[in-house]
Parts: sequence; C-alpha cells; structure tokens
Amino acid sequence: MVKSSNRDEAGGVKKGPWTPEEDSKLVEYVDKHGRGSWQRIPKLAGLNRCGKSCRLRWTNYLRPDIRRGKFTEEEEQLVIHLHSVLGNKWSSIATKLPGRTDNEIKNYWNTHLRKKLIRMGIDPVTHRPATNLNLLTGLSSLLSAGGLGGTPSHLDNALKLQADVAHLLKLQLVQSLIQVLTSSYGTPNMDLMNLFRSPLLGNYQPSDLLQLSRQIAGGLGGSLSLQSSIPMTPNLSILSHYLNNIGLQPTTPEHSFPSDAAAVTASDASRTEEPSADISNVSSTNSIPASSSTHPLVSASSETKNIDLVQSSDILCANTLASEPFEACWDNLMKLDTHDSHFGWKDIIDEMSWPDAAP
DNA sequence: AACGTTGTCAACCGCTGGTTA
DNA sequence: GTAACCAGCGGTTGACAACGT
Repeated sequence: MVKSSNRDEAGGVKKGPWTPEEDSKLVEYVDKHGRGSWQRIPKLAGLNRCGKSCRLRWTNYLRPDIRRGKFTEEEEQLVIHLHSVLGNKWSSIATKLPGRTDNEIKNYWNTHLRKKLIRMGIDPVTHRPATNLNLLTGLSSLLSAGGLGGTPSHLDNALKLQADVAHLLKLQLVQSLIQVLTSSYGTPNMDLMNLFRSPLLGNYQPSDLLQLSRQIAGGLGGSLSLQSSIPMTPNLSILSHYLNNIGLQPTTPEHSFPSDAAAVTASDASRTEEPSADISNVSSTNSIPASSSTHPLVSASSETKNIDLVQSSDILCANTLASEPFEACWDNLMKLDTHDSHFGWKDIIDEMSWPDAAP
C-alpha cells in the first residue's frame, strides 16, 4: 500500500520556511477548531500548504507546550540512556522528555550527543565500545587516564557509565576470545592457545581458559546483576589470578564469588546453551562443560536490565578505577595484531558474535 | 574583508501501518 | 478482501549562522 505523498504538489502548495503570517493563521485555526484532520486544515485555515507540512509545523514548532532552548544535563543523560534502550525511536524517546519533539531530539543527538559518544570511544549506534581499533585506542587511554576525577556532572556520570560498560564489554570480548581458543569449530586453535599461554597474558593453560571463560560469563554477570547468574566453580585461585590481571578483584562480600562447590553441578551443565562444542580433548582436568556461547555481560535489550545497569554504576565505576592492569593486557593484545603476522585480533573481533543490539 | 569550511536545525521526503469505505 | 486515506515516523536535505584562515 504505497501512497503518493506528492498528491498535494499537483495543486502547487507552498514549501520551505513558514512565514509569521502562516504561523498565525495555523495557530489561530487550531486554537479555534482544534486539530481535526490535517488534510483539511490547510484549506479551512486558508493556507497554501499540504496537511503534512501543517502537522509538522504545529508539532515541531507552534504547539503551545513546546519547550525550546538548550538541553539540560538531565535531558542529555536521559536521551543517552533512552537511546541505548530504544535506539533511533525518536518519537518514543520524545514521550519521556516533556516539551521536546522527536525532531529536536533527533537533531540534538546527531549534532551533539553522537559526537560526544564517539569521542568517548563508544559506538553511538550500539552503545558499545567501538571495535574499530582506532576508536578503541582512544577509549583505552580514556579509561586508563582515569578522566573521572573531580565532581562529575550528571552528563559526566552518564558518559562514565557508558565507559564502564565499554570496559565490561572488553571483558566480554576477552571471554569470547577465550571461547574461540577453546572451542571454535570443535578444534582448539593451538597458535592462539599458545599466545594466551604467554607470560604476557598470564600463562594460562587450556584448562584454565575453559574455567576462565565460564568464570567471566557467570561471575561478572552474576555479581553485577546484569545477567542471570551462573553458579561459580570453587576454583578461586584461577579466578583470583584472572581478576588480578584485569583489575577486577571483588571488593565486598556482596560482590564476591560463592565458594560453594555444590553450586557447580549438573544444573550448571544444563545451562550450557550449545553443548555441541567438543572440549573434552582440550581439557583433561575440567569435567565441566564450558559454555560455548557468549554470555553478554551487559545487555541493552530491555529497560529492566538498564535499570540494573544504572543501579550497578557505583560498582562499575569503582572497578573501572582499578582497570589499569586490564588495559595493559588489552593494549598488548592489540599490539600483537601488528607484530604477529600469523593472525589478526581484528579479524577475530570482526568474527565475534556480539549480543543483539537494543530492540 | 573575503572566502571556505563546519555546525545547526527547520523542513521535506519516502515510507509504514492503522483505519475506513 | 481490497484500495484509498491519513497520521506518524525516521532519514535526509538545504539554508543559514558561526567559525577559521
């Protein structure tokens, strides 16, 4: 059902900027008769405009409840948050900002907020760290520089939160890398495995990698209430080693990992989403199947989860401040891309399956 | 002062989906 | 069931302003 939107043009309706006279005619008519049918309004109001143009002019400019002027920090924060949840659903976002039109929000996003996020190393479309390595470099330096001192404004908090999410997503990326090493196509990639066993990245053994992959997925997700929790294995030494390396040592009992060995059992195995990956030949010491799917640490797929995210911001921010070791590890990973011709991290990253974007 | 570049934002365009005849 | 009507949405454009050289 495609409609001709140029129907009115045959009648030679005026286009372009509205004059004050046209504005007053439209306002006067709507004040007197209400909105009614936009198609009939031009004729009834004595305007040589199409109904569409009248509706747009009214909703975006002449409406009495329009709020004009600079966006406040609270509004900016809200737009960023809502965009991370809703995507480019400008009209939906506008319903949460009284007095602001979808057009105005869209323009403000494209001219201000989008660029701001890019400067933060955050992909403004996905609200995740950009996989573009140049942008990641900027993000990395931003994170390691701290850049979080002073008394942050609301907007700073919003952006800081995005950066924290970026940090967590890097962790997810590392987790995904581990999964590539241990389970891609059922055959362990020994070259990559050897790389992870280098002192640079912590001398991980294949069995460690399997453990770590699960620990990161279940542990961080559970501790941050961002993902349905997966019971942890009791192998705290490995986890501790890993957490030390990435600077995410749990700091409070609330965020520590359970040591109850009973937590790791059949119920854990039953959560494995893709049990087809054959890992038995990778690990002789680990009898627990590793999840071959990527567990997103952060999901923007529902408003509820984002509320959780906001509530967890204190934890996230605290962890970010201790992220230097991880950043060093990350930088080393990225350097290897240029120094080792056998493979490219960029290629792996490109192949990585990220969780779905916001609906 | 003149010119080119970049940023901003109002308005337009093409399209979709709901409603009605 | 079908076609036309209509409101609304998101992407894009272009005029104008601001800024830099």
